[in-house]
Amino acid sequence: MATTFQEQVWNKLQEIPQGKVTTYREVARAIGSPKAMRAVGSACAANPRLIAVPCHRVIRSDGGIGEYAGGKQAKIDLLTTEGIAISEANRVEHLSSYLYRFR
DNA sequence: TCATTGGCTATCA
DNA sequence: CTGATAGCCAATG
Repeated sequence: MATTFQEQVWNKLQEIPQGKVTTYREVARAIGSPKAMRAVGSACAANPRLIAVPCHRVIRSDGGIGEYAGGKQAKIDLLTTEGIAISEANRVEHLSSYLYRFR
């Protein structure tokens, strides 16, 4: 069941342009709850369709990949396909260059 | 309605 | 690096 909070999260994620990424923290801040990054993660995990929302473009604020409903390996593969460089330690390289900031 | 649990996290010791 | 704590939402009893 989709709640308002969930819809806000998904709406924000769909704003992320291809080839860019954002963090759970930024999303949380964008929806008005800077401390709800954990809830954001739960929201993505409960999306109606795995392909309905680009949750693979959301990473942890420390540069880590984090978890993914379809498997973190798939997340890494998707990001790589979109042009994001991932190191062997599951970390995003040059995060500052790829980071998308909400307005 | 309230209490408890758990999660694709963040931050600090 | 590990462990503990914090803060938010959803599901369950």
